[in-house]
Amino acid sequence: MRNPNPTPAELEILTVLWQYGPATVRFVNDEQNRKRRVGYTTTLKLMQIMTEKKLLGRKRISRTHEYTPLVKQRDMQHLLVNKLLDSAFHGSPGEMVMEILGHYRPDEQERERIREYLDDLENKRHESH
Amino acid sequence: MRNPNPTPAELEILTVLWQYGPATVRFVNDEQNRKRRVGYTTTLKLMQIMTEKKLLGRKRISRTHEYTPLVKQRDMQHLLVNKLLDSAFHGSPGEMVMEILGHYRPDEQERERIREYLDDLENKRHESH
DNA sequence: TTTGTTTTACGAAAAGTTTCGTATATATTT
DNA sequence: AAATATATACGAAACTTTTCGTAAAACAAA
Repeated sequence: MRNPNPTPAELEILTVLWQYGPATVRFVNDEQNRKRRVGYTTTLKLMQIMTEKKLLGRKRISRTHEYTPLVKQRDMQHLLVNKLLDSAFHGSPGEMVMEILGHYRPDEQERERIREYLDDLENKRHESH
Repeated sequence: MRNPNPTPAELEILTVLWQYGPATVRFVNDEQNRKRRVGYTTTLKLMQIMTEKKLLGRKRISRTHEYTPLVKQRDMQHLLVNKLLDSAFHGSPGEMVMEILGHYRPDEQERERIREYLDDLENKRHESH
């Protein structure tokens, strides 16, 4: 299987790596501990599992390991949105967008950005992405 | 705790109840089995747990039980979107909307619906929802 | 080289979720 | 009433995810 869904704890680790780039277990663990208490070996174990799952790659740097995400943040976001779409929005992107817009009430500037984006979609209609 | 997150299996049950209204375990289980094989007692157990968690209410109807969702679909959708927003989009609704629009490329009709919705947001700005 | 520090490997405990077997209760049919 | 069918209660097995203890390895300092 190509991109096995990350668990919540795994997603947390991926988020750190997407934000800061390749890093050691120590760095990721320190970063996590800014928000909540997590043992070092906990993070280590997760990252080892993620390496088996091909969510992370690693390379030895002197005595330690440097881990890199093997999945793009964009792709993972898409995958997660997809999952939520199926499980909670009958697969209707429109419904989901309205739900978000309805609650978060973007300001005029952001609304304009979205309008432009919608216009762009017309033009880019036949391009691949 | 007011609205404990439903697990995926629980969400599946809620979805049936939101769609068809109050129903028995039998009905929900039959409905689930249109998509995948699930034992009757499995559905029963889940619905009992959900009742404890106050996700469902129930009332005796002759010899059986009728279950009702105690959370609104809208509220749950919001809660789940929120969770995804935090865990995968740095809490930025705009980013998430663009991600969805970018991938699902709504047709002109749907784009128009969204534009109208954006316009409405201007007018409804000071109403509560 | 002995002592202490940091990292990794391994395995398993702890916690959470899903599934179902079995027993019991309640009603229906013969 | 006895047999059959359907529903609920209970508990635990099976599975997944998260957490960490312990030991070994790699290195640095004394």
